[in-house]
Amino acid sequence: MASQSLAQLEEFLRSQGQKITSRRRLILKEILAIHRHFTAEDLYERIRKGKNAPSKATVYRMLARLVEGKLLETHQFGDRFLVYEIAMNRKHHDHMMCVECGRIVEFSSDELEAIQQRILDRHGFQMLYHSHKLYGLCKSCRQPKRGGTRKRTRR
Amino acid sequence: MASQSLAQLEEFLRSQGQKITSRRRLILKEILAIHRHFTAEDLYERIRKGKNAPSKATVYRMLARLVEGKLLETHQFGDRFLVYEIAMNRKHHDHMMCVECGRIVEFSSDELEAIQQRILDRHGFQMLYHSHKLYGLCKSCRQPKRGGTRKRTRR
DNA sequence: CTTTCTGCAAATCGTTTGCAATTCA
DNA sequence: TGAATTGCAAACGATTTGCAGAAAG
Repeated sequence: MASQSLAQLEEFLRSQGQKITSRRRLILKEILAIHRHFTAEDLYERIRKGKNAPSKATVYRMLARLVEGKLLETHQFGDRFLVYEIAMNRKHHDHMMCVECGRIVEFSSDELEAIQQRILDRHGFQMLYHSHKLYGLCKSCRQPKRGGTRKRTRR
Repeated sequence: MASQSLAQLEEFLRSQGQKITSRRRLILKEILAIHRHFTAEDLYERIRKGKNAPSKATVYRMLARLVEGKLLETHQFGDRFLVYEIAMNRKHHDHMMCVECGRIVEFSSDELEAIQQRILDRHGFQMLYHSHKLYGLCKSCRQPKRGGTRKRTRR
């Protein structure tokens, strides 16, 4: 399954006349290994130590390509918190994020989308994309008792 | 009404032991005169010419204070498009933005909020705030014929 | 007078880019 | 070979901040 995805990613590069280099393979493999939302920095940190590790610039360049090709998607949380996630073979969903521990949970609702569409129609708007984000405290961080997954305190 | 709002803004500053200076009065008046969403840059451009015009740093500092005091609210559109709007005496609403002309339209729906709440409950999430933004083409920019309000091409 | 403001220029910070050297096909 | 990729360091761009002088209460 993961190797299938890897093949898909490499196929994308080839189809664009792009080359598959050792750094790129490292990046692609790591993206598939993360299994959750990640920042460019997260990704870079995970591979920087290894041999032939790509520079941060290369990581950013590869991510940009994959986003263009719709293999990845980006989501902006807050003002300076851009996360990536794998988009291929996935259907649309939105996100809620815990402001305490940074956990990101996905959700989707046809009902929600339907109402949203009705609103768009009412305004004569043709939607191209949207962003629906809920911020708050996740189940474990709501517990008053010590022991929440508190980790993130960005800003 | 506008002068009432101005009084309200000044009262906020006083209540915090802050001073009312000529630059601040200029900023506050201009904010009330805009009557729509604006960026820090927009605001600065509108007052920079005048006498005793505040510097950009002062504009940013004043905006930050007003946001802290919940007299203003900020909304992030895309990755680098932070807009402010007056929050006092207003109720919650969300936004759709035309990617062609930059026009921002407000909307709100109790139905939408209700479904959203159900989703939160299902996940044990306690929401603190949210952001729901629809991006697309507004009625006039959808017209294939020339004459749309095309102006914005940021990025 | 003491506290809060202000302008300026420098600092941030995540991300992007120019360019010369390197690698892949 | 020749186009595409890479690393480096410099550029970006909106926003923030340190600091010394200016103004408000």
